[in-house]
Amino acid sequence: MERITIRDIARISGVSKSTVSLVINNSPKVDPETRRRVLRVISKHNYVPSVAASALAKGKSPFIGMIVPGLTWRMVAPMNYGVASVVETTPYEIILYTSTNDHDYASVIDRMLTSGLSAGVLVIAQDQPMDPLLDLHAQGVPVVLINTLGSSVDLPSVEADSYEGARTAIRHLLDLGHRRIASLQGPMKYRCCQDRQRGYEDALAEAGVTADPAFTVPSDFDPVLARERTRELLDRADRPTAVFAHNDSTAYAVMEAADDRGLRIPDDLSLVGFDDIPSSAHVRPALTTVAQPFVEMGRHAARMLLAAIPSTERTAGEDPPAPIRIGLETTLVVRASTGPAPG
Amino acid sequence: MERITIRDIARISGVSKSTVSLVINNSPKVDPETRRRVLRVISKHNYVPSVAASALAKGKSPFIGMIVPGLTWRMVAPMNYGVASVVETTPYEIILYTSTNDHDYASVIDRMLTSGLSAGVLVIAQDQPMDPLLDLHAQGVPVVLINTLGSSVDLPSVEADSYEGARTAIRHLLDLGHRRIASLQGPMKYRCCQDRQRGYEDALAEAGVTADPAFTVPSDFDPVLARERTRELLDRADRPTAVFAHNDSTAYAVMEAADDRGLRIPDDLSLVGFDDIPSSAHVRPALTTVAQPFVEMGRHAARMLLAAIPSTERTAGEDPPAPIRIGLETTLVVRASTGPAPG
DNA sequence: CTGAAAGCGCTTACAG
DNA sequence: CTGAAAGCGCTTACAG
Repeated sequence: MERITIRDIARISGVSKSTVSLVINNSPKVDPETRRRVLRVISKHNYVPSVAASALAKGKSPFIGMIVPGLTWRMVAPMNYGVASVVETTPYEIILYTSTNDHDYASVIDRMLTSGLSAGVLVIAQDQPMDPLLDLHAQGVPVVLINTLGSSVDLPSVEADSYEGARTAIRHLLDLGHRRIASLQGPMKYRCCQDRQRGYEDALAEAGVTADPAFTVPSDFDPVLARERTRELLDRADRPTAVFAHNDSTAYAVMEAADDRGLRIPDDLSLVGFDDIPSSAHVRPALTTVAQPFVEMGRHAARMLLAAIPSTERTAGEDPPAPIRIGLETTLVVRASTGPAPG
Repeated sequence: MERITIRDIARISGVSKSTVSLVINNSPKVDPETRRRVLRVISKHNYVPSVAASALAKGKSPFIGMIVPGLTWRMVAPMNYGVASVVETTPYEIILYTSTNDHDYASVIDRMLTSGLSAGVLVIAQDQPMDPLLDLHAQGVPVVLINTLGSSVDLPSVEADSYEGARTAIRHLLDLGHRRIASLQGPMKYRCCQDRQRGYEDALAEAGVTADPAFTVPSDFDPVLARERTRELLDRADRPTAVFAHNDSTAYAVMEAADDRGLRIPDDLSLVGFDDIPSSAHVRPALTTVAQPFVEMGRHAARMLLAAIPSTERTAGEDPPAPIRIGLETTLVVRASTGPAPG
């Protein structure tokens, strides 16, 4: 069966290719009656315009590139879900670029540029270099970051409000009577971790609690290191009664460390994480944590990107959105890992 | 900056567009010297052929469609990783079709057909209807399923060897002295669950243990139901000393049910799951489970699909691979949820 | 409101 | 081994 083309539709409906094209592209200057007739023929014959041909003729592609980190990141599923839910309402399709660890991140960008296919790019941030993205952006390709890690980049981005999230988490702990609260940090080069730390400090200060510097423990998101650091922390004579871990996986490490030291959660030690990755509802005890609105982050980012892609539908005068950084609201999910301060 | 085209390259290197095209497509009939010269110009000017134009001219697209279930599925990250790692060695790109729950699955397929973009389709199976895929396949679009759930479909597919996996799991339990072993089933309409059940039964039979029919407990992959069913099971006077859950999330539900009944794992009850989703290493106690080779499944599926796409590189005579079902080997990961039978 | 024509950037027989 | 020409299936001024 031969592919049916615009020429066939034109012939069958008794109009020119131009007219069919105008109908396809929703031009208002087609006579309503003609339009209806053409549409009928189109649907009767199940005609679908060739994407390749129209991309070539129009000089632009209906794709948005999405760069996702290879493995590990538990948040990509919900984010992707959010992105997909808005993209599917548009004529765009998503091209997936997975940055596997083997091949360098830059080569993914390269590949993307090479294909020249993406009208815009969504990147789920990992710990990647920002320069290639800035280049892209400079070349006029809209870029939106989801979950920025790097400190400040001049690229539009959407993430969760880490500062407020942390503040809320600490207040929860304070409300439970805790005063000796530790902060198990993530990599402090990440802006989100800086924000979480600030939230921790401010909440404490607001409550008139002086933070013990020894309770701010430097670590990173590596579970092994986190477990080790927590062990040391718990070995102190004046150990904390609660710890705020900068993300959920690190919180799991705290659970293990507590276990190692024979401490029960939440009876001997309260614990709150950050992220609310799916498994946090299933660990025992279930983790109290600050939930990031992953789905909404995906949605928001997709909308921002779409808005930034110059479209025929948009009035030419409109400016592309400024490179803003959006911080979406988090939710504290109270589960079983936090309880009243002991004693 | 204007896009540089094949015509520019031709002009600069002093050859015709045809020749440049032949060089791009690795035709052997270009003089090596000419080839080198053209290649030099290409790289000097950073020329990249327009994908849209070549797709149009060639009449086929360099895309493979990948359909993934919206949320929830913990295995898609590693599978996607596997797929990406092989696709990135080819000229193909991946178009991501996420079947969000809102919009029906069939519409995703429809959208895919509509774009007419995919030279082949990879689908990470959920509980979706197979008919649209069979249609696709019938229309000559290669389709490969990853992780087939449905019973038998006549589509090539790659999955884990559930039968052997289950058998190994049960043998592990038998070796630990367990005789009263329960099987907490998944939806038995799924072929993989049928296989797991067979593996359970056969391992028992081989060891000369008669399976108590009451120990085969029908359930599905819904945690709430699984927890309820397990509670009932544990309330029996002659309760089992071990349970084999047909997947990891259900195993988590067993943990909760055991907790509800004051039973400790593994002291009072041993537990093994199936899948080895990432969180299983983190639940307490860490779950002993049958690991599916997700990354390898993705790799294998991608290779099968690529092989099934008629390419100019393949000799015309070669037959497309038959619709086989591949079962990749699983690995039993022994962690903390299994121990010697009590008593 | 509609049609004829040129063009988007490649590829592919076909000559030579 | 190389080039001229036609064609892939659309879109877009330009006339009318």
